Amino acid sequence: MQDPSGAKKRLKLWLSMLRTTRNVEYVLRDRLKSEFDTTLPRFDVMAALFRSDEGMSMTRLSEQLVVSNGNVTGIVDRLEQEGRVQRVTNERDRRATLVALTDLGRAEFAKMAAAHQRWIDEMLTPLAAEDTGRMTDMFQVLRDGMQSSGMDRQRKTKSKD
Amino acid sequence: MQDPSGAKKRLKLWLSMLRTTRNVEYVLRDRLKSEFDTTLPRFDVMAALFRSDEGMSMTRLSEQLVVSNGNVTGIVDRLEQEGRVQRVTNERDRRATLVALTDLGRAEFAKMAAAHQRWIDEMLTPLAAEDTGRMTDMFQVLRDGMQSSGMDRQRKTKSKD
DNA sequence: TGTTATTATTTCAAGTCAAAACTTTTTAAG
DNA sequence: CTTAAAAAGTTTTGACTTGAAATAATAACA
Repeated sequence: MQDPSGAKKRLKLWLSMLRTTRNVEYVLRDRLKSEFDTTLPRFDVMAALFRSDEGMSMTRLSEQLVVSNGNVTGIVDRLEQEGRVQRVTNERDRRATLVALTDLGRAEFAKMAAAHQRWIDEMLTPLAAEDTGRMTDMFQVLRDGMQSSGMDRQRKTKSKD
Repeated sequence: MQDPSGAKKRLKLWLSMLRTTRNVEYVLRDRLKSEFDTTLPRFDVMAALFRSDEGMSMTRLSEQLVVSNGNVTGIVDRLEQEGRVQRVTNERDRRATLVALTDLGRAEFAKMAAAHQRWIDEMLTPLAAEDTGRMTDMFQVLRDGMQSSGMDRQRKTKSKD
């Protein structure tokens, strides 16, 4: 028998996974741009802010999105220019900035999120209902495996050892 | 019952898929950098060239990798500087350039590909053997669905209708 | 009370990516 | 033959990304 360990099947799976994910991402980017004149990173930032009523600090934002702090600065800069978010300096700790959605940003995001859900729904519908849950579980298995090997990247919160 | 159409489950699946894919990509980028001083896009270009003995034109390269032609220019520029690929102008059609791996590039890529296979293997091993194939099939279902809705992005080759 | 360390954020350099404008070359029409 | 259209690449512009260095403010402590 060939490929006894299944190595080739795993490579094939990865290429398939990468291609599919990129394809979905491409559609999302494309529609966010054409329908809302925004981008996926900006959408992600707004989504995080939408979930928190009071807004978030830059650091917490970068932790939650698992991107560098310098990265968040640029994205928030643009959102601020567009009037969708607002920076407020914390007067108790003048190092910190609180970022929050403006009323405009909140209203716009509600529409974006609804559309985003529709798009995802449209793209993932071909999958049988039971496969949807099964696949989610498989991803969890993979992430657990990577985490236990220390190969994951979301361990910004310094462990206490 | 809540979520009768399964919309929430599909959103959850997408977020899980995105997170997992990014995590794998992160590991690959990280190791390509630390062990071979290269990047994923450069690896992808070398992989495409490795499969074709004669080399490829810039346009065919950008079609195959599904990235913009301007993008390929920059990546090939860097690979050329590193001495891993070579540009040869086609004398019959002086617009066209043929890009091919150098001997050095070919030798190096062989090592990179072996390591790449090991890394993938390592990360995807937690998945049961039958799930590996099953998941690959599910991705195929998704891509087929997207393609039939015209939502795929790899239709650069103008259809003849 | 003065360091010294830590924390929060921004800035910068290098690279990745897409889209659009542009150059050069080739092909097609008339 | 001359002009128009198409094709192959490159350049440019703008956005995103990381990691490192720079700023600034706060906390810790001897």
